Amino acid sequence: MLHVDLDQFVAAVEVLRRPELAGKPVIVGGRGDPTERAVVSTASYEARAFGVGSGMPLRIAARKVPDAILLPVDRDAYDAASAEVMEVLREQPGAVVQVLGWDEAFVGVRTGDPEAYARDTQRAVLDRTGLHCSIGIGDTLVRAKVATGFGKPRGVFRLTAENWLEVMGERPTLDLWGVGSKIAKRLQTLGIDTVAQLAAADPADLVPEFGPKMGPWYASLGRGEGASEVDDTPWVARGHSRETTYQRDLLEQTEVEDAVRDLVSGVMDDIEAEGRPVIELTLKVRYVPFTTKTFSRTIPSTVDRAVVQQHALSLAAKREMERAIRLLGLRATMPMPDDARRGHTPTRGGW
DNA sequence: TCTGGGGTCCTAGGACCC
DNA sequence: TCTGGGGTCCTAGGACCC
Repeated sequence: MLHVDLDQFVAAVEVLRRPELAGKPVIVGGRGDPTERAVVSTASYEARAFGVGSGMPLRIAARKVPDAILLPVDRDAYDAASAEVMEVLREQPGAVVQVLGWDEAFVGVRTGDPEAYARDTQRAVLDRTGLHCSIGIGDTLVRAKVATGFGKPRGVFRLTAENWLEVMGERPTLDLWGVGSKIAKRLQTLGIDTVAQLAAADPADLVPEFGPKMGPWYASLGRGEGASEVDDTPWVARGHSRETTYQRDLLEQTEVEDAVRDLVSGVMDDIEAEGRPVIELTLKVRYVPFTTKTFSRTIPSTVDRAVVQQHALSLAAKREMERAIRLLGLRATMPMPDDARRGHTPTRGGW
């Protein structure tokens, strides 16, 4: 199968509609205002050369690249560009497409020459959308996904059982898809630093540290194993949420209540569009200094905004009243239809 | 006046029930 | 003055991904 990943997607879409930005350090994030609390969504390769990356506070990014062109996030534009790309992928001969996000998808296909197929796909995407992509080829989803990183930018790379350990073996476990900094550290305490060491680990030995599901999962990640079928079942959201970082910290009770009402109204817009009820609410509170707490409750199934608002306000009443609030988030969970289940890898992410 | 916003899944402990 | 065993639900927290 193939894993297709658009190169610097968000920045590339911006350059497409403003060609004069080509070759310049473009940084997209927040409202494009470096004096606000916001972070970088995507930086062009030219900006990355200055050490700017996604997730970095916009203020710091602007300081690192004085000549940067700062642009606001334009979700609608990226949605449209993404839909176009996915359409091209689905039109490729024999392709089964599993969308992972705005700028990523797995493509399942049977072909004797995957490299040629990948090059054809890259060309088709470029011709139709003006966007460049990198493609990983693999015999499992994990290997294809990891392979893409070696193909960037605009390249193709293949990872299979054959060369997995040769290519990945000496790399840190952090390079694996699904291992972040916390898990990498915990693995180190077990004497596991590299992918080869993780691959050699007995899954049972990881159970005490990571639990019955995740322990064996990490062991198989080390070997690059896991699901090998691309699943194009339409994605069904489990929930919807809204989150706001306030430009000024909230202290007053009335400010907090107004903010919660705003979050409810945003979340309920999505819920109503979905046509499924809310069965659980989670309120996230980020205090100053930086600590985050969540409060959740299951509620009787409802689509009534007023009822949801009541529950949300009462969750908010559980916060520490004397502390200033930097961020509030509200998540509404919906019941899942039985046929929407998709049992494959426990890797988290929008699919 | 560092630290977005939208998602998913796993784990663990207590409550509660039989 | 002893305290099983299994199951589900609820809540909180943690981790990861794009």
